[in-house]
Parts: sequence; structure tokens; C-alpha cells
Amino acid sequence: MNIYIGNLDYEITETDLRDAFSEFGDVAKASVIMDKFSGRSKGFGFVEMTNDEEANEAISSLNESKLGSRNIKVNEAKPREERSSSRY
DNA sequence: GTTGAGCGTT
Repeated sequence: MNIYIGNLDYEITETDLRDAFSEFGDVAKASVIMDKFSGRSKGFGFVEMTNDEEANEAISSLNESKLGSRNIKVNEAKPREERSSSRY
């Protein structure tokens, strides 16, 4: 289960996401998207969990919860759009 | 500052 986490505080890192989601189940992967030039968080990230029922619990429990200085948005992630080798 | 690249850009 891929999980999308939006409205993240700039201080939040993938380690924070992993730590938060690991309380509900096994976290296979955690990522926070960062700007390449500014070095800041883009304000959203992703967490992948091996157990979808635990993932749903994590989504329900962590969605709109306080993390850092902001209220995060947690939802199931949409498939990542391919933009590495496709150009129309 | 809300759906993952990287960059020409922020």
C-alpha cells in the first residue's frame, strides 16, 4: 500500500514519517519530496506499507493529525506518473 | 507551501 502524505511541515523528514507510520505496522519505505535547489521539503511525501489493513489504520489515524507545526493530509497514493523517459 | 525526475527552474 502506497500512502501519500501532504501538507507536511518543512521540518518533517522521511525518518519522521517512517517513525509515525511504523506505530501501525511495518513500513517498507518512506520518502519526503525535497526541492533540489532550495533543499526544503516540497510539503509532501510517501510511505509504503507491507500490510494494507495496517496502512488503512495508519491513514485513518494520522490523517489531519498534528505533525510538526502542521496538520498533515494522509491518503492512499496515486500511481506515480512516468516522466523519466516518456515525452510526447 | 498537497501526488515522488530533473531542470531551463523555487
